[in-house]
Amino acid sequence: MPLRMTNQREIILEELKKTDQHLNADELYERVRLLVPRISLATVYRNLELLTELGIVTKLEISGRPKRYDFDVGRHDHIFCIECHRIDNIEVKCEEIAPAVLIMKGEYSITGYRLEFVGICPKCQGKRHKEKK
Amino acid sequence: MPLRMTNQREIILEELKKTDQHLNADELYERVRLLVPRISLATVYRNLELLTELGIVTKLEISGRPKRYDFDVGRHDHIFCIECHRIDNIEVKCEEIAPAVLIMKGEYSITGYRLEFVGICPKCQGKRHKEKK
DNA sequence: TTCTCTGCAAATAATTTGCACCCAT
DNA sequence: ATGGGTGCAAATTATTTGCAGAGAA
Repeated sequence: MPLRMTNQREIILEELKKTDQHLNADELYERVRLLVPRISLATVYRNLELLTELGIVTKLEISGRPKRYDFDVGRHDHIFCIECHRIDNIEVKCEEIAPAVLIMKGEYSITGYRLEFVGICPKCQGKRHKEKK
Repeated sequence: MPLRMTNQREIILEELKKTDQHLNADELYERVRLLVPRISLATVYRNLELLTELGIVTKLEISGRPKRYDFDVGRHDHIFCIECHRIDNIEVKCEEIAPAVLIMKGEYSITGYRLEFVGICPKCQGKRHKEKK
């Protein structure tokens, strides 16, 4: 009898849906805690993992940093600001990437790809100017 | 007076150069230990970090897994086998990716990108067949 | 000699897990 | 009532750091 909709699970989903940011487990925990004070971080982790497996949310693994979660499960890629660490969604068409695969050596059968851009977001570009770095 | 070429640093570099695999700190530690038995894992970590900063090796951060290091510092991307976790280098031409950036919303200034393919390597494709999975 | 580097142990950070109780179905 | 879910604490995994001594330059 799988998947019970518990109060904590519902709130976790709601809070993730509510924001346009890509929260990590701890940030989400802090938000959910305001509504369910006795919830534990482990529950947040377990639910995010489960919801990811079920394809209800997307796990976003920016290398070397805590995993982040996205309510948007559609195929899309990300861009990461090296200054403030914010992450935004970007759209990259599959057809744009496909030809690149052809250059690949070996006979891998491709099941997916992850394209991550790194850059400086508009807000941080402004700051840089001001600071005269 | 920067960068002393210590015995441990030299061996670490040599062992990394010697292999075509992308070793993580621990795997490299095990190999180096055969030659420098008293070396500590912390030394391996510190050297890999330093060598990365100096641009002598490349750090490869496949999300959610221990960092791996590559003696090849040239611009290249990777493909990761979801079965056996091996990683191979691939070549993707910048020009193939560039157009994709144009679709990006927002005004980020791009400083780099990471393209990771995920798939099943030739060896594992064979295994899958045999196992009749 | 002078500092960087090292080994060791302890600390951190992110995440996972064991266990007994709880509660959605 | 049943078995999936939870809170809590402890365990794990990957990595970093403080410190005193070692050894390249």
